Amino acid sequence: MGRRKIEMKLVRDSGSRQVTFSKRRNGVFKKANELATLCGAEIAVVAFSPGGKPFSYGQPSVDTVANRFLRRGSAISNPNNNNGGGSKGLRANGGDVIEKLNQKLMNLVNESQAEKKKGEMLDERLKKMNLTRQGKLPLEGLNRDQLQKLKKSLEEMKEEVEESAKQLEASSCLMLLAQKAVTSKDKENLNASAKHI
Amino acid sequence: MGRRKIEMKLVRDSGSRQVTFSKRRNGVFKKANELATLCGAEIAVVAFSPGGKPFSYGQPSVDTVANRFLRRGSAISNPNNNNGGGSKGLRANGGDVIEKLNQKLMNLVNESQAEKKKGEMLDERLKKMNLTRQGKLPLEGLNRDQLQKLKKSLEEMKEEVEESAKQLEASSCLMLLAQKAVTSKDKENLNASAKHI
DNA sequence: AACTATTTATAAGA
DNA sequence: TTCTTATAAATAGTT
Repeated sequence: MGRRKIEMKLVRDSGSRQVTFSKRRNGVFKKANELATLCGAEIAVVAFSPGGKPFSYGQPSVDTVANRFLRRGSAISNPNNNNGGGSKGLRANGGDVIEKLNQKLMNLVNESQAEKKKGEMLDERLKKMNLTRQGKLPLEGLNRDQLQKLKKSLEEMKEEVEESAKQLEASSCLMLLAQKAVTSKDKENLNASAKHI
Repeated sequence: MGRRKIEMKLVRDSGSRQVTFSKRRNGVFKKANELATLCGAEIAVVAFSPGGKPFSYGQPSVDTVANRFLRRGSAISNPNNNNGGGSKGLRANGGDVIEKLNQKLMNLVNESQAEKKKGEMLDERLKKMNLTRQGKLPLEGLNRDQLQKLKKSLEEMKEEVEESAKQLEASSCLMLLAQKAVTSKDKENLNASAKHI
């Protein structure tokens, strides 16, 4: 952007890099502020400069965004559960350390218990999983590890499908060429559909 | 910006507000990514949509940045903008209470470990469901149309998995951010247990 | 989701 | 660091 377009890679010169960081840090903070203002969203940004100094922006504050999780954290792991959006009037006071810890502990306990229940119900949900399924996947009961494995698995399966599609395309093309009797429009259609596989 | 300049205040229409949030959230995340790429900086962004759903971006990860930020200090007494360098150490007191909390934590850690084992057993079950499978998929009998549908299905599933993973990440990030103002030993314990949940 | 007229961000220079 | 300005990028309104 600006006078010249620049390559999106590490800026070589250390001085320029620091300048770029300063300018763009302000840009990110401004964008974050606009997002919060326009949408009534809560947002926190934390960045470390190349020199290792921390900078942060938070609306209403980094601390408040964190506290929101303490109070309503269960709504996060259960997206279905979230009632009205953008609730304001959160207590924005960082004073009572012990109180915070206790709230956090209660939350951990709740999460842990929820996890147990989810585990018990997972069997039923697994049964709903099909390759050609309807509706949403029953992902609510899975932890980070499981999600990661599932994602990897899906990527592998997709690759296999793509490979299969390529081979299919190759055979079709060869067949068509051998027949020497295809309109150009048909070819285009074949190419178009093959690309989507 | 764009077709018209808009007033920098809450967007009235709830639908437009959600659209604006989506667009600008992507904008902020992109800017954050560019800042990290160009400057070798570490950055984390966490935002709640008007609907209350968490979204996050982190380089190298939200957790990494949050931990680094927390180790260096607290922004509790700096409501909005916390400019570089400052490190304020808040201290928890009342050793008796801390001791009790620590015991609770140990219980939680044990519980979490049990849950983790359970999770590993669930992984086994997932394997049996062929979601984390070995060997090839039986694609030989499928035609182009079937392959296309299968691929679309896989892409949808992958997106759902990714979304779920993002929300999980946002959750743990906020948990970590919430740990300000706790002694470092407590922090370590909390981190350990939070990771398992 | 895609388009495009405008506004905004910003790279380079001072 | 701050200002300027030519240009790149983001996005509001529209479809």
